[in-house]
Amino acid sequence: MNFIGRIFFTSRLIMKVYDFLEIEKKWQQYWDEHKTFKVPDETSKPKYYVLDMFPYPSGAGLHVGHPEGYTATDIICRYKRMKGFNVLHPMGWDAFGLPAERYAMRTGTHPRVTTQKNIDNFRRQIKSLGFSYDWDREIDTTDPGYYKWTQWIFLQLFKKGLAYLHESPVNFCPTCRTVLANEEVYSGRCDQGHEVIRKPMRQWMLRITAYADRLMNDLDEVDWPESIKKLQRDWIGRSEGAEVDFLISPDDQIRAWGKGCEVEAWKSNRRTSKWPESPESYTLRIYTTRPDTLYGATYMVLSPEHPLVEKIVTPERRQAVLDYCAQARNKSDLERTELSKEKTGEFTGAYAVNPVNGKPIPIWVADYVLISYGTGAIMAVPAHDQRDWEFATKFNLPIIQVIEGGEIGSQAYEGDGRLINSESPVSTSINGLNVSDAKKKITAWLEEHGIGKTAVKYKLRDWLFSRQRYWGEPFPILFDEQGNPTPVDESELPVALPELADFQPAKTGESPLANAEDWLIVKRDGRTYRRDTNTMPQWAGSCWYYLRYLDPKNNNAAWDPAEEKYWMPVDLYVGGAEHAVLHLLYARFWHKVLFDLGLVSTKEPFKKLFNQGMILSFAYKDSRGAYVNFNDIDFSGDKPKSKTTGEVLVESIEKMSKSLGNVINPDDVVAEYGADTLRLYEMAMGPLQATKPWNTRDLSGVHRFLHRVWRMIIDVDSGELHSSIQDVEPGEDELRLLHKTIKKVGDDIEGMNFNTAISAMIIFVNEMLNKPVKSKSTMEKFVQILSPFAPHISEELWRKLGHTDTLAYEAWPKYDQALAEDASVEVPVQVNGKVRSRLVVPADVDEETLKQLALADERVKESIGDKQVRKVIIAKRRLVNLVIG
RNA sequence: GCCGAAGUGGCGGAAUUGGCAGACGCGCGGGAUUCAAAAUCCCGUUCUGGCAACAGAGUGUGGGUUCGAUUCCCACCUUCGGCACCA
Repeated sequence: MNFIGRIFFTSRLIMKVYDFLEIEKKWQQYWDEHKTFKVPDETSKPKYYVLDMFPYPSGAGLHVGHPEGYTATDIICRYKRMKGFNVLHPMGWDAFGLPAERYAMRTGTHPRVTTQKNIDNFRRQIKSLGFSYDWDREIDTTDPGYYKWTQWIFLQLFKKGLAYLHESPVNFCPTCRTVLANEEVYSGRCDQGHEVIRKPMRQWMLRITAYADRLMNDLDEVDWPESIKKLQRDWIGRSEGAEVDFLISPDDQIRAWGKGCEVEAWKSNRRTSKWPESPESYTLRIYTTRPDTLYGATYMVLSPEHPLVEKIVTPERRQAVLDYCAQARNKSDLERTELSKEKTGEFTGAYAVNPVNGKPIPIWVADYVLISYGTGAIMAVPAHDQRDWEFATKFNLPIIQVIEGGEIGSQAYEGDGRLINSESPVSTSINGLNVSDAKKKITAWLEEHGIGKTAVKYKLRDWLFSRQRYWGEPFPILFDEQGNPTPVDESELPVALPELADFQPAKTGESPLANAEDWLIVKRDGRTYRRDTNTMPQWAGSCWYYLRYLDPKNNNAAWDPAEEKYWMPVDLYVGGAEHAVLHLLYARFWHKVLFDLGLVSTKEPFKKLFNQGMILSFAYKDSRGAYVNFNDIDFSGDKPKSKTTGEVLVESIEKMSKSLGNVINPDDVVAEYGADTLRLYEMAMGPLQATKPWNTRDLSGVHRFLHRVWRMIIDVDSGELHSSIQDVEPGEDELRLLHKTIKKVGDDIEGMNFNTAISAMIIFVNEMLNKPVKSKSTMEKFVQILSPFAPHISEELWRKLGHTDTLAYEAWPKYDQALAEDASVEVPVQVNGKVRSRLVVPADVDEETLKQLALADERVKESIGDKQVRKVIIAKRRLVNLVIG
């Protein structure tokens, strides 16, 4: 270091500039030691429960996306505390999951060890940002003291008949050796990108479909973004239509079952017996949303898995049909999706009789009909359903138009219109009606004759709840020698994960738990049982964690009902939109079950939901299209260049990802700029819900703001309060600015418009910074409103202003509406919509005065010239527009 | 293909019920301070023309409603997110 440099270095030490590293360390320690944010045990104050979606503690550590939502909720919490609320703001870990298990399979390190390490790192990182969590309520889904209660809730589901075993083809990833729910398969691949196949297995299912209606209807009661509600409604996918029975033609019946039933005899029998719960063996039940098109049905389709296929197929078609079904069964989801453009199918040789006109129509089998929806069988109306139209066109099946409109030659017509070709001596006529009336009339006829019934169906399927993994909650279930499930006694909970040395799945395809022999076999009352070797999916722990926070250390119950009554529902839930459907739907489902059991007092768990947007990052590609890591880029010139080749790189905006080399680590940002700057920057970037790019360059803007805040209050030479700050009444300008800022910041926090709140505070500081006299009370109030955003610097300044206690519980400053408005306003005067002059007038000026002032203005007069003023439009305090002509 | 969100300066973004487009920040240009630099401060910064006063254009595109449209209506284009044969 040269002489000059040494002087500079020394002067920096002497100057008391904003030293964020020291300040942040000091206050984080203070909050920790004083347990500043421990929720007080009192119920007299109004409560406010703010929940962050708890993270999966990955090995990669915190991502700048995490603190975005956490900062927003922290601002709200700190604000609400100052507003007199008793605030619950907890944090925890959704810590079961595959990465730790994969790591264990590779290295033999127990997932608990990896998980603990990652949690410690996440906690350190989160704490370094100064969030006001009550750390005494920290939870961890992998803690036996936690998953004991996850298992307990499962037992309640089981006892209520909402959990059942089901053997069916499931989505299986051979690489991960695990089963996936439908919604965990994306275009035929698992989340690791491996191809998923279908495999029959005995699995736990949760009967979420029993709650479909309530999950749909109760969305009306919550304050969620409409787009998220719509996603959930579409996912539940309620549709109204009719089930209709078609008699399989007598010849085909005789072949399949050795007896025949005449159409008219069947119909007459149905008329008296009415609609049966399940159809006779020789009847094909279909579901349709378009019973009005019944006369246009020209063929039937069974899904390849439909049990009737095998029964009705004719000997000459048998080989082809069974081959087709086998092929469909073995197809992975990927193949099914990829081949979806071209329709395939086989004719079974059998016929069904259309109940409304007695005509026989061929029964086909095709994989465009899904076994899991409706009845797994349809009537095909090619004239009015595009999928049926494509199929009929390919296989030369007849197309009968029954609704006027469209161009049936080129595509199906799915719109409304007048019914045609729809009458028959054996039933009723719906000719001439519109679609909706035709539906009503034909459904009434079907119901009267016991042949059909209105029906409601959902896209929502029951929830596949088993995984063949180690690192999850074991099922508290024992199987007897016959394979019947018996619940473990509640007193034996938790069923803890056994210690294992090897985490590879069992050779049978079962989870690694099947290898834990000592654990696996248990004796009860002299009988031998085998434990369930499955574990629960990662969603299980997150389905109820918001309830455990209420009473996290309770060993006798999942939570205390009194705590639940006081705190629930969650007032504000903030997290990423990627959980819009699954997590939120599953948690709502469990919550409703708990509600029915009388264990919670609200129908819905999350009153208000807010989705933060994703933070993207710039990425740089060279001419070959390869991404270049930030570390290898020279940003010093006007264009980014590769450090190695000097080549100018092409910029794009992408998701942050290791492979693109564009990940921002919050630790680096905190070290260079401090937590307060990071918090402020994340909030100043733009609206919370928007997707927006990270730009490290922009950090300096808010960082400089904090430096100015510091210099506004502190004399950097002495480190003490600046001499301009005096114990005096503020002047009018200062008072107006202060009240305006208090109002704006408070309103913006309530509306979650943090970016504009910050901008208002910047304006305040820019205005006040160099004032020779500043009222101490003004400075104190400013520090208070700044504190939710930048709590460390605010606590430090609060102390410098002479206070000895934390400012976290100081009352939020009040504003006077009259002072929050400007005394005079500048009103633009337009002539034919163009601004020609501006008037400075008192804010309460009346319209007539304003009009006269405008007309008297020299520049306005000039613009009007000799033209006539036809109309004067006055928007009070906003504008005057003179229409001339 | 269907559904949803969004298109505003060089960049992130701001704009009450339809009422001054571009707040605030970044970047950039100029200046002060400095032997010099960093930091800091001041001024300017939508585009076009002009020394300037000022004039004209301007919120994805094209229309419409209105005294007045970033805002409301219609059609289209682009980007991002979700779903994907659900009968």
